[in-house]
Amino acid sequence: MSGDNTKPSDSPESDFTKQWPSELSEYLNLDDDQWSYDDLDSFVSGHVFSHKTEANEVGELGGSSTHHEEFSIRDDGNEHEKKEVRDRVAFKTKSEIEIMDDGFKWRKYGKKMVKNSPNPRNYYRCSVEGCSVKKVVERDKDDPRYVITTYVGTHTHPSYN
DNA sequence: CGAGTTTGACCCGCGC
DNA sequence: GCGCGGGTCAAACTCG
Ligand SMILES: [Zn+2]
Repeated sequence: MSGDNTKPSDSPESDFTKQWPSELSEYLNLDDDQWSYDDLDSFVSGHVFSHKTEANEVGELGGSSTHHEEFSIRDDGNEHEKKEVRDRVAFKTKSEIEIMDDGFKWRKYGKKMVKNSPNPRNYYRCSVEGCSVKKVVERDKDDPRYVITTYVGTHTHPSYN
């Protein structure tokens, strides 16, 4: 335990900032299920949201988050938690790669082709047990150079950043 | 060896 | 009642 690998300023924490170009990140408007792409363009043009997020990743980035708190514990013999207790946060980031790490470990669990779009949709899930946060990454159909990342759920564990 | 990733198949809800 | 779509899980493979 003596100093054998002491790294004073070589921590990976700096990676976090350099991985997410704030100037290249934009705010995406998520309205239940319908987003106005045209309107969105105008929004991101001069509309930045100062929303507080559950995670410390967004920082000054803006994000549309929809929090639905609904708890209906039904012990009738059916454990089908389908309530909208998942917060959906959509982000539009300008990047050619979508495998950026946001401080959490994600495990891909599905890839699907989006109809009317030549780009596939990737489904990711938090690797932490007990954490059922989902992440969906998809390329913009109108702007392939942009990537839309949608976070669903809330982490039940502290980020390993 | 383990975890993560890959692709296909399966499942369920909803629409008509 | 059946079909379709979207979404999810699982097995297998790969990489470190
Ligand atoms: Zn998590």
